[in-house]
Amino acid sequence: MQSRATGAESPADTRFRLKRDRMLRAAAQCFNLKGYSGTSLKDVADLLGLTDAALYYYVRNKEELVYLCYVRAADVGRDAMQRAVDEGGNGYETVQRYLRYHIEAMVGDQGPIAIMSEVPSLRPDHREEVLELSRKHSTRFESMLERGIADRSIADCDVRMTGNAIMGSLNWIPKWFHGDAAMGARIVEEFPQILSRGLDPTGDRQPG
Amino acid sequence: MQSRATGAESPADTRFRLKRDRMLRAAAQCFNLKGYSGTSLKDVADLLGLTDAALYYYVRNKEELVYLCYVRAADVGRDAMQRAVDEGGNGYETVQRYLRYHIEAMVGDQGPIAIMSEVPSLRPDHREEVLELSRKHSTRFESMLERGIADRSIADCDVRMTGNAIMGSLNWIPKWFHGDAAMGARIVEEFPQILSRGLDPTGDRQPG
DNA sequence: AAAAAATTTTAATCACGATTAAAATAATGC
DNA sequence: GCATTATTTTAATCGTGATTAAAATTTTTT
Repeated sequence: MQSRATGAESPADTRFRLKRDRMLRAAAQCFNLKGYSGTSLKDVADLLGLTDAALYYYVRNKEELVYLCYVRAADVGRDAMQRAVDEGGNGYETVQRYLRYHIEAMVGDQGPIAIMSEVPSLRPDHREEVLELSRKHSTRFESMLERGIADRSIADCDVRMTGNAIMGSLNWIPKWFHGDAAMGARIVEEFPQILSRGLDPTGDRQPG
Repeated sequence: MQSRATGAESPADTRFRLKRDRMLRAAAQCFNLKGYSGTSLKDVADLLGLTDAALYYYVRNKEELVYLCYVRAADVGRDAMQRAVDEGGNGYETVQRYLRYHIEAMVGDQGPIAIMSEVPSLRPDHREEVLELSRKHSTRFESMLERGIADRSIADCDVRMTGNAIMGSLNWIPKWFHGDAAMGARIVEEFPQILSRGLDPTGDRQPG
């Protein structure tokens, strides 16, 4: 199938999309747990109770599988940020809410999010697209910081470096979090505070 | 050659060790820049003006090359921490100094440090060793935080999560820093502050 | 229930980079 | 300068896991 050209989505298309999404989460889990070179398509297929060849019904090849994992990771981050912005508040509040939403998504039901370790070996066009999404996300985050500095809710700082620092923490989470629910709750509880605490201009902000 | 059994090191041994070290830095650069699956042994060899087969004079195989890169990364972190501890001071000061030393090493003349993306696909014994080194480093860092909490130089916090957050930032640096000297200086300047600012119990610590 | 479409499997092939062995060259020690 | 050892290259082979094509099965539609 894979029609996707008309406006509405057929039930078959829906099933296809859903199953492919399960596939992407399985792939992300494998990549994060076993590393990229350590996961064969058979590993991913096993997790789904399928045969490796069956995956080719959903993706053109392994490169596309990785690419789709990364686009998905970027989408999750973008959605979290959008939600946080939509809900208003000052810069600091928005940043902290974004962090909470993004982390909740990563450790929660959005399933494992793939670490972007292998962007450089994507096909040039895919690579450019993923890099563009990453850049855009970083830039938006830096804007949030700038807004907070302007409205005095965030201490003056090098937004580029601060952004890199916070994003690094975030991006590294899937390296050590592997689905333990109690740990997940702890991360959601602690991380947004930890990451935003250094932004506080007054030094006595309460946990939010 | 590769004798290594007697006490002293022959000049040949020294040359060997030095050249292998250059090889590890070249490999780290490739891995960080092109991803693991994206770098062939030829890529590493090209960077050294050698042929791929020549690398086998220095390492048994690609797996060992990666393993050695990771051991080297761990060594650099351990040394930075040791230096910081040796120089004394309270918990906060020690943490901040460690961060500065580690970052200086990463962006400076210790050349590129490999991101530990492919630990899971190492040989079981190598993997265990590298994981053990990582765990030990994390534990030591958490101890530094605890010491700071005890001596009141660091605000009370979940040391496990805080450690993960800071280490994540650190570990992610090679993902976006690729040797630009000005950027390197900026990282050294900003990161130790950014990462430790949230630890400050008073909220008015001066940049160190 | 038959026909059509969607999904999965079986059974190969294939491609690519890792690896090896032998030969060639370069460096070192006497 | 000669012998020895260290280093690198050339020229293959080799293995593994990705990929493909065709067949089989399952699901949906009518």
